[in-house]
Amino acid sequence: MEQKRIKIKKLLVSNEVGSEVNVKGWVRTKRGNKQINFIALNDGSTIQNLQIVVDVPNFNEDLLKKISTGAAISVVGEVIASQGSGQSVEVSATKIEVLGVADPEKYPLQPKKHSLEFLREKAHLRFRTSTFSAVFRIRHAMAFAVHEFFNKKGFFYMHTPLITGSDAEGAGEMFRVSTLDAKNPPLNEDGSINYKEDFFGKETNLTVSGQLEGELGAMALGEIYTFGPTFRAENSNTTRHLAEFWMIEPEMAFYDITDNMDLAEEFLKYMIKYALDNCMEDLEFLSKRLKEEEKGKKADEQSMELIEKLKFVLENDFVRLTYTEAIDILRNSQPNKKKKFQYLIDGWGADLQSEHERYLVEKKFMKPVILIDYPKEIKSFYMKQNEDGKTVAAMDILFPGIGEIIGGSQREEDLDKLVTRMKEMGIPAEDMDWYLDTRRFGTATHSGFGLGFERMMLFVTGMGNIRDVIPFPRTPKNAEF
RNA sequence: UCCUUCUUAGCUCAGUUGGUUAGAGCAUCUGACUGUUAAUCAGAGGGUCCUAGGUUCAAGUCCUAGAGAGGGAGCCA
Repeated sequence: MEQKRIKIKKLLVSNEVGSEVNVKGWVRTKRGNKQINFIALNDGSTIQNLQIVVDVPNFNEDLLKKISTGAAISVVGEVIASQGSGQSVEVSATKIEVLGVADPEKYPLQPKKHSLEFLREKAHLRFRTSTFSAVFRIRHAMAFAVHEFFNKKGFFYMHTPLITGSDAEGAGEMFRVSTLDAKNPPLNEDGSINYKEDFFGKETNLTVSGQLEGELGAMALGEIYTFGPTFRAENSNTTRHLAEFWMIEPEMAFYDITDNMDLAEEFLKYMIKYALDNCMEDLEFLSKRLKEEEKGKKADEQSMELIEKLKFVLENDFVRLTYTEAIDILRNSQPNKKKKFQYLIDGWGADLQSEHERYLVEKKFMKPVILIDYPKEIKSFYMKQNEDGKTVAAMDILFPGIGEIIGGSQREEDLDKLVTRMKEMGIPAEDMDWYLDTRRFGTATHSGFGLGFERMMLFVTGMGNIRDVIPFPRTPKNAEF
């Protein structure tokens, strides 16, 4: 078995008919009779299986018995044109080695359809299914596209800390990082925990955002982006929230809110185009899968075909409107007049509920929507205060089926306005001195946004649950594997 | 965290008004078949009916509590 191994993806695209090859992979199915067996072999390089043809009398019976679904095998054989109609080429085996058996009585993945819920419980093995291998190949491609996009634009990839001593960002509940004895922590005289004795000598948490540190980088390097894990200890049980997720946060000096929107739209389209250009086989598989899943649904509940949907978003400008315009549209909308909304729109100032966002994106405009200029009361302290005194230069990008995929803003660069706003919102400015230095020394217009990587994955793959687009999801009450 | 639905074979599910031996398809195993591709055909094995209480002559089925899962909402990315 000295033949050099070839990956199935390469074998299938190159015309190797007549040559001898070695392939290694995992058995998806085996079928046949006493004379001939067919093995569908997958090595993860592509969604396509390679058909191995086994002339049964030439092989040891015990060896063939070990070749069951899930087993790892190495095959040497000749590439031949297929007599069957399911594939153009196949490999006629001359030598088979079983690298690792998979007891069919115990191996959880059967050669049949499994529910996503079941596979979620077998997350360590679900990579071996067509659906999940497709999703995770696309995940790789999307991560690569992020770096390619920003690198081409001259942005610098910046690593912001995962352990943070600042708890002022206010983006959500945080996970505490501590080496103190949970059963017997050192106490202050008033009974509170004495964090001065903790590892870092202060209270520390896992980061909820790299934005504040990212701003420091942008105010020197010009344009930076972060791409890393983010942690939120919110008790959120939905199809679009994770306790540990990956976020992309670009931060740009000298960008105003319009530049910020332009960049975000270009970025999202770049990723979609990258998927269409590089992941077509996997997308086609996911699209077919999605169609089958929706067969039972009513026509108006069915979503647009996956690839068509991606092309549509790519080819159309996002709708841009202000919060105030959105409120007007919603106030005069049919569901509001007929009191179909659970939360009726009656005035300016309230936060939009997801039913309102869905109406705008999925009913009114039928395409992604960028909402800007939100009331300052419902947004973060660091957002640029507009001249009307009521709104801030915030932007949320809403995607069909996903909701908010990007949240961003132009940042408040005026020290006095920022400090005043922090006081109003009860944020301790003295702990944020390092952040405020950017406004003290050489302050300038700057902007940035955060993209939830898994939400983008949901959109691109058409998967319905965020737990199925990250290898090992972390959610309330679940940290398996 | 709230609302809601669910938990029966390895998987997906059925199980009537509470009634005596809990079913199907797929998967697995055995056999048949010279080219299958969701292979086909025949047969076999396989059950803590989520857990703990309770009601009842009798509970998979009804009640209470708990655990877990799905969907929706809130929080957000």
